Amino acid sequence: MQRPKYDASRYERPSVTVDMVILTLRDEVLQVLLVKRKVWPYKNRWALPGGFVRMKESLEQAAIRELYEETHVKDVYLEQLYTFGNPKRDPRTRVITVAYCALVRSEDLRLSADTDVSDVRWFPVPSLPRPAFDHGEILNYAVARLQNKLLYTNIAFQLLPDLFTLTELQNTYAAILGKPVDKRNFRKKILSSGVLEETSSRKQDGRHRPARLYRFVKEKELEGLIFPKKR
Amino acid sequence: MQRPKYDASRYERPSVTVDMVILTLRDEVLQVLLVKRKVWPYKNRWALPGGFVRMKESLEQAAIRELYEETHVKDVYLEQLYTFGNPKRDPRTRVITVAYCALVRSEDLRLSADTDVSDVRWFPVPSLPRPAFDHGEILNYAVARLQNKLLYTNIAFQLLPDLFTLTELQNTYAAILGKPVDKRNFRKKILSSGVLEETSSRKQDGRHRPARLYRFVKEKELEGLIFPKKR
DNA sequence: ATTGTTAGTGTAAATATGACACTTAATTGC
DNA sequence: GCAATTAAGTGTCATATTTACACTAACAAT
Repeated sequence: MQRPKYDASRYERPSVTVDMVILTLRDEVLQVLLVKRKVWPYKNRWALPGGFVRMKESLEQAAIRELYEETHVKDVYLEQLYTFGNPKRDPRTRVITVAYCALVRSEDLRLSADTDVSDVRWFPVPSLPRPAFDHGEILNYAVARLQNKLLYTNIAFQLLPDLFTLTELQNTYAAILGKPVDKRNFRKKILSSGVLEETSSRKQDGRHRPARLYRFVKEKELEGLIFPKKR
Repeated sequence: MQRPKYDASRYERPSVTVDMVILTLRDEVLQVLLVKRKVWPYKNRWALPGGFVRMKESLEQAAIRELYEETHVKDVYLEQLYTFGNPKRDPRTRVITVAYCALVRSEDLRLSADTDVSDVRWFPVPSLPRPAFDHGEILNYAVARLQNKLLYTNIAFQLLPDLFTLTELQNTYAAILGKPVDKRNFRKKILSSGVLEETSSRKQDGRHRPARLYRFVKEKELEGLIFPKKR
C-alpha cells in the first residue's frame, strides 16, 4: 500500500466522452463522417463526432444519442471499439474517450451539424485529411476491426439495403478489404454459408443482364458467423 | 441541436476506474485473483481488484499500477478488454470502468492486499464465488477473449515459464479451453508453426521418461499469429 | 442481327484439419 | 537385473477447406 491516505489528486476526475466512427458505403467506397471544428484546439480541422457522456446514460446510450444528433439515424449497428486514455490526447484537459463504431446505410441519412462544428461531411476512408486529436488512430483501429470482422461475420449487411445483388455484396467486401475478391470463390462461400436468401426479383439496372436480388436471412443477422462452417 | 446550452448535468462527471482480471495458471488450472471487500457495497464479497484512474496517468499506467499493488509483478502481458459503463453498475455513484486483463506467471508473485480489502486470493475460474458488481460479466468476457486468442496467437507463453515441455503447453491449452486437446495434432500444429525453439535440455521430473524442453522464439512473441499460416 | 456489358457457373490441385494407437525411455519395486 | 509403471514421442489416412482460373448466358442498345 503505497498510496498516501489523503491525496487530493486522487479525487480529480477525468472527463469521459464517446467518439463515433460512423462508416457508410457511398459509391461503393467506404466513407467516414467527420465534423469540422469551429474552435480551439484543432480549429478548422476535421474530427470524429463525439461528446460527453452524461451522468445518467450508459456509454451505448451516449453513442446512440451522438449518432442521432449527427445523422438522424436510429437502430443501426453499433459496437464499442476501444477506450483511449492518453493524458495528453486533448490539450484542454484530461479526456478519456470510449470509441464506438457505427455502420449506417447511406440511403437513410440526413446529416446535421452540431453547434460547435462548422461543417459535416463524408470522406472516403482511403483519402482523408489528417484528423484532429488522436482521431486518425481511432479511425485506423475501426477500419482494421471492420476488415477483420468481415472475414468471419455477417457485418456487411449493415451497410447494404434490404435487397442487393451478389456483385454489390462482393464489391462491398472488396471496398472494405481494399483488395479484389474472386467472384466464383466468393459466391461459393457466401451461398453455401446459408446466410443469404434468394428472392425472385431481379435488379433492372437498365443496360445489362439483370442480377438476382438476395437478402440476408433474418435469423442469421445476429449470430453472425459466416465462414467457419460448423460440422 | 437539441442540447440546452447551459445544462449543469452536462458538467457532472462520471468517475473512471480500471478493473483488473489477473489470470494465472496454478496446478494447471486457470485462476483469477479476487479481493475481498471490507466495506459497503458488496461487503465481504469477492471482487476484481481495481481503482481510480488518476489525473496524470494513462489507462494502461493505471492498470500497471493496480497490478503492481496487488501482485508486485511488472512487465507482464496486459490487454484492454472492454469498458463497462452502465449507470447503475455501482450503487454509490456513476463509475465507468475500463477492464484490463493481465496474464502472469505464478512463480513470480507476491500477493498483497489493498487497504480497503480484507483478503486476496486466487480462485480457479471454473469454481468461483459470485463476484461483486458486474465483475462476473467482466470475468466471463476476459475468459472468452483469452480462449479466442489462444486459437490464433502466442498468448499462452505469457502463462508459462521460459522453458516448458510440450505436454505442459498442451495442458495449458486444455485448461484454458476447458476441453481436451489431441496430443499428436497439437504437436504437429504447434511445431510446424515455428513459434517454438527446441532446447537440448530435458525436464527431469523424477519418476518417468524426461521430456524435451522448449521455449518460445523471441521474435515471434510479439507478432503472435500462430495458426493461420501464411502462404 | 450484332455488339457491349455484366451475370452466372465448375473443376482440379494444394492445404489444413481431425480421428486414431503403438513404441520408447525413463523410474520404481521386487 | 527384471518386470511393471508411467509419461514421452511419433505418422497415416480420410475429409474439408481454400485457391486459382475462363467461358457461356442474358439482357439492352443500336
